[in-house]
Amino acid sequence: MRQVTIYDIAKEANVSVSTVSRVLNDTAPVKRSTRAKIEEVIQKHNFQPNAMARSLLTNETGIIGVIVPDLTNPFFPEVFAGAEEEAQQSGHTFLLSNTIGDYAKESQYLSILREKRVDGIIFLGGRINLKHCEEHLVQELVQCASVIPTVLVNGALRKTDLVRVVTDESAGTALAVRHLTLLGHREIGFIGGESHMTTTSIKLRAFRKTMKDEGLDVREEWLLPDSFSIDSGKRQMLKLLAMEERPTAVFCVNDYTAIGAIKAATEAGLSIPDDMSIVGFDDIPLAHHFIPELTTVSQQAHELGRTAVKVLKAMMNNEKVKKLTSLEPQLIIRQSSGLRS
Amino acid sequence: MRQVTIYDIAKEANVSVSTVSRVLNDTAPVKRSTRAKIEEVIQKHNFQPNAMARSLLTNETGIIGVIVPDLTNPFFPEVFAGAEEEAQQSGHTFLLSNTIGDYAKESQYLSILREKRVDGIIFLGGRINLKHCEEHLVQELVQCASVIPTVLVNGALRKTDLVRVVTDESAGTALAVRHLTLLGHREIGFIGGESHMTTTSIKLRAFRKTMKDEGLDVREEWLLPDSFSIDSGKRQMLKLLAMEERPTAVFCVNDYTAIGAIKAATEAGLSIPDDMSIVGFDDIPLAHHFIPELTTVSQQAHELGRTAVKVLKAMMNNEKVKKLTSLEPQLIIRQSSGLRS
DNA sequence: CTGAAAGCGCTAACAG
DNA sequence: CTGTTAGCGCTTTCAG
Repeated sequence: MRQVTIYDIAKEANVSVSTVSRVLNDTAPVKRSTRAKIEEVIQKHNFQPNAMARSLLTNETGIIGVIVPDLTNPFFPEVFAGAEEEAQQSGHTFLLSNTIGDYAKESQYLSILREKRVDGIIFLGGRINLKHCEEHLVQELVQCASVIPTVLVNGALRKTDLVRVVTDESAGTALAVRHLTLLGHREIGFIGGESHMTTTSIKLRAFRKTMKDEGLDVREEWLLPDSFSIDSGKRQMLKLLAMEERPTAVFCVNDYTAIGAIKAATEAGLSIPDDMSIVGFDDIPLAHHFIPELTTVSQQAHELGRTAVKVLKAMMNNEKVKKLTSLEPQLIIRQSSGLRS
Repeated sequence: MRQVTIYDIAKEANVSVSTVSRVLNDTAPVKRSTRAKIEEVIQKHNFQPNAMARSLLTNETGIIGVIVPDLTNPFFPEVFAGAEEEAQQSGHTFLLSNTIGDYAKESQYLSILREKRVDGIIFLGGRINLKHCEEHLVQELVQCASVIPTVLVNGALRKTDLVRVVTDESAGTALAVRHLTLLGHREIGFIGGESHMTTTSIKLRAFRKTMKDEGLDVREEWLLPDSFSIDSGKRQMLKLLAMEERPTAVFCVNDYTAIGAIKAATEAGLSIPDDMSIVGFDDIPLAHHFIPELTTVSQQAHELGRTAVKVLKAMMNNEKVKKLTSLEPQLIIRQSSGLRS
């Protein structure tokens, strides 16, 4: 059944469509009685103007496209919630897609976003976390960003100057490592993260640097990247436990791997933090509900989302924005780290 | 800067817009050479047809609106992922919003979805989980569903016959309780859930019935609804622990409350499951990573999402669909439940 | 204050 | 095979 249009309303109210449009958008004065009549008819038919027809004229859709790698990782819903909060005021809505690290899917979705003429794009994960991103993937995104305001969250694209909003993962790592050394740890391992991704290499570099600054040696065999899953945390902890010598503390690239590491260690009969200190990264909601509660570095996911939208809105208004907005991470000390025994 | 349109392409390729449209949609034969020329120009300008203009004609947007209460609860991302999987084939995309139990926000969002002429709506949580939903909220959704194919997931609206896809929570509860009785438990408590929500009352009713069927008494003081958060699980477990007599096993309305309950019990010095068995509901990804791993009832969130979209697509094609599709929950036995000591 | 008319970018008959 | 043309539902001058 055909939906009712502004013409139907106009006819029934005995006015022209322009007048209806005027009361709809409150864009010019309309006589009290006329307006009342029109509003009545609108009410009666429960008329909702067709946003697409309008967008065709205004070139605004009120939609922000969001690309996330995996909503199933609690970090992302948190970012999304922050973004939503900020977008609420301006009435923007989100077109969302999980890309699960599938670059083809990213491309496909990017293309959909362009077709739909979204007002802006927020890009997380995937190609913007790659140490070496293929040129055509780079170009595609650059192309896209030249037409639609785009902000990259916690990532970057080499040799481009796309607008970014990030948390300083380097500083966060330093915070975590220094926390451990302060507790007396001198043998510290590193678990998780895919080595071809920047999140991992940034943390690894910061890890090395901080260790050096603290006058500690980095043991290469204790550097165990893998992936970002709970299972990878388990796997690498098991590897660690099987070694002759093992560290007294471990820094994990995210909370999931930290949880996996704790799990494996606990199952192996260790007590955390008495036998080993473990610190994570992200501060997902669960971190403070896990047993033991996780010492971790907060990325301020919520704030990250808010900020991304804030910056995006500025871009949509053609305001000048900083190429890089950096949020300070925070160390959250809980139960999974303790004095070196 | 103005985006390039089909006219620009037509002019540059020395053809009419209809021909361009034809190659765009492959809707009629076009001479090889002409097609080649047009495709070249399209490539050159990186032209993407404006989806809104098209939608205006076709009355299809390729968008499905999704209303969820809270993506931060891992159950929902899982449903969403399932939905996405199913939607991928048909090229549908999701407009997503968290409503965090705010009915006004639901209304506002519903209205946006209508304006945007989404092809379908998937509604989770909020008003459709209310035992007593205000009439105007009911009507609003019914109204909406009469214009846009809509499916309610894990919920219902009294006195209406909106299409629903649910997991049989009643059966799931019975599964869990019977599992406990099989382990020898005779004193069983019930924790969590807001009592004005149907998810809670359905489970509570099934709990009572199963207990009765098993010939066991329900102790009213051990029935402790509250909310769905980890904290509420903690809170109610604490209450339970403070009692003179306490149950040997507890059924929790979801995994979050179960985790909270375990946490509180563990901190109070109990060992789970040796001192008390605890079973959850949902089987969130974390359930099998928690320590101890959670015995729970799987709602098959992923499948739920898939099915919802499948049904929705059928509706969009004007096929006849069942008013109610019910998925069977599954008992997942892990470590948090054990023989009565 | 109100109406007529043009046009946003595209598709789909209808003619050639 | 290809071009012309009439809308889709709305906003926005431009005249009254």
